[in-house]
Amino acid sequence: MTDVGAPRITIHEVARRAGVSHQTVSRYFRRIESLKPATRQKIEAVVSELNYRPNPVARSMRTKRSGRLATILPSTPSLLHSQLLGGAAAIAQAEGYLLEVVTIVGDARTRADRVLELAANGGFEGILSLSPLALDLERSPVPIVATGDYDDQFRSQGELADASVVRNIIEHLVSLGHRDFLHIAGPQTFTSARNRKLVYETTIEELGLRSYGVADGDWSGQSGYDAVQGLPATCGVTAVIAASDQAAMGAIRAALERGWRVPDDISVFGWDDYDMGRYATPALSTVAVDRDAQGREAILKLIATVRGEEPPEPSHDPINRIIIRESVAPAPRRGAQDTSS
Amino acid sequence: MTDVGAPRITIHEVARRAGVSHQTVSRYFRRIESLKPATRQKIEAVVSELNYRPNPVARSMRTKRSGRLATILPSTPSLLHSQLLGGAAAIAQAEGYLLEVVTIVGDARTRADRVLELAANGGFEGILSLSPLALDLERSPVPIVATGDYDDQFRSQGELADASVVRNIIEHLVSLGHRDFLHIAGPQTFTSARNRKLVYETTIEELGLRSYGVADGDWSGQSGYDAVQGLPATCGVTAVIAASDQAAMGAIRAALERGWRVPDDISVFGWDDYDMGRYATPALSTVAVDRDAQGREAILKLIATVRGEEPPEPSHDPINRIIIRESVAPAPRRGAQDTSS
DNA sequence: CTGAAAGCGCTTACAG
DNA sequence: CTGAAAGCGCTTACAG
Repeated sequence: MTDVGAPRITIHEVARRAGVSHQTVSRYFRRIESLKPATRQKIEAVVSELNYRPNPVARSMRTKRSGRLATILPSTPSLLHSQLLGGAAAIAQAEGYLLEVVTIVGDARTRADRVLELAANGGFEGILSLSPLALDLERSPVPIVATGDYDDQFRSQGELADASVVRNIIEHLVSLGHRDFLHIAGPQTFTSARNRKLVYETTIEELGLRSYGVADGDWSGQSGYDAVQGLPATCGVTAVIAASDQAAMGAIRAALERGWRVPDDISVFGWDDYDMGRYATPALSTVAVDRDAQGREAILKLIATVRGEEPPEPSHDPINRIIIRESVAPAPRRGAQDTSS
Repeated sequence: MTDVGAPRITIHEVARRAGVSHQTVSRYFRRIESLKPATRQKIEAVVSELNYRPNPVARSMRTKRSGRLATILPSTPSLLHSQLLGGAAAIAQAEGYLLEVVTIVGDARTRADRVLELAANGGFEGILSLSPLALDLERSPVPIVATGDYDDQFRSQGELADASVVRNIIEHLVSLGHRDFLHIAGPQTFTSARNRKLVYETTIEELGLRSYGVADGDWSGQSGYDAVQGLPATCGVTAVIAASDQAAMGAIRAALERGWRVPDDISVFGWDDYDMGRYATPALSTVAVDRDAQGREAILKLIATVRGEEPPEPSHDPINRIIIRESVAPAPRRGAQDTSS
């Protein structure tokens, strides 16, 4: 089982058996059209008999192309990262690249240094970061694409951090009579979290609504719980928009413990459409995000850049879909009264 | 930014500038002790000035060691896989290996073929599979370690599929007066799921308890929901042990919809300690699993095999920890009456 | 359309 | 302790 040293078949051996030169075998594997059918067949027979495949290391040595891309994973990956990775890995494979996973620990500065080190000496043709990166990408010798990145250079990657659906959520809640809102934000190192907060604040202002404010959160249930626990009893908030399903669950828990009924007294929205939210009581209203598609688009963009091609037009299929469940209902009369004051 | 063709510094250039031969520079990087301090310093100065690192492709070409391990990820990865991967990637990195992620789609047969193909020609020194594999590992030219594997060859990897805690859960429930159980199993392609079911059935029998049976599940909330929806009203079950938190949430949902109070009428256990379960109402009793440690142990085993060393003794730290929350309570009198009959 | 030569950037014996 | 030679398995011009 560990007989790694089994004599490797070389291109010369294949060439010898097929009665051609080793360059011709090389052409066969590079799918060069000009091969004579007869030659091609002879090679094909030997290749399938020996189950020979060219050594990718030797090829990469010669071509200076490694065919390898790196994915930077945070040290404590979440479901989100799995799903992004699943989409990205499938595309990478289909496009003939191998995706290598690298976890990076340490503070933002250390992580940035390590990524640059990888970019310079890792033998990768490109890097896809699934976590925020505090890095001037111009300094990298190979292309880097980051999702949820630290600074704003990827804000144009609208589909990766699309927060416009926050406005739709607020509008829906307004149609149910809500006027007093609270946002439980995600960590502001994530573009997606920053964008949701931004859209929340903008929409509140544009529609002339009241916001009790934005609670700092970190996606976790605890942060949602703390945010609602910390609300003054008289704040009048009737609708909470959390940046994650976990935070929403925490918020609901805190509300119930304070004797506030959900959704009768207060409506709560989550984000991510985790399986458990659908079966919770009350069932969680949320935003379904096509992470797989996000991962695919991110890696397609990276591969295009690596190849020096124009990045593909991002798909205009909606990546976010609002799902209304039991945790959302018309605003209570109290809320309506506040509005009339 | 895409200037990949920047002239690469070679070992010869470093050697020239340091006034030594390129072999000596090679020795420097292979940390060969015998270098004279003066020589070492000269090299060090040039290396840090040029920020030179040996080309790993060339090294691997020569040594026939790629330093690369593959991880097989299912096409729809879950949080579990993220966490396993996080643990595995950290260790791989620390041990000097790169972990490459490969997703494999198709039926069990296709996947097995593809893994063998990777093992033979992927240039990997070993393979870690995070999903079941229907494969005779003896046929692989490089070591393969699989978690949750298809057949029984990894049952000895107790720590990866440790189900003994199922017995502890049942004993706890018995101490609360429960006698009538239901198990909502995970997909039986997973060793972990099969083991939990096995321990469940064995314990029920050994302790002389009653089991309404084992419901087939697939980890999902829906499968838990269906299992409890399908229970006859008179089945007498007072305790449900689900193979996942999602299934447990589904089970609770179904129970509530049938007018059964949780935990007053029926107690429910989940598995995985998802963040959301802690904030659900009732808060979910569950099993916290150290997936990170599982990932670490799996990759350590793989690396040891690759190196031809003895696999490390699996840690005896408990990987599973039972967490009792609101979804579990003493059996209702009905249950107690049944017992006395 | 196919073959002989050179070389990618290292490491591994082998001398000295 | 350090240097000259050979070679890992391919691909890339260059001939023919």
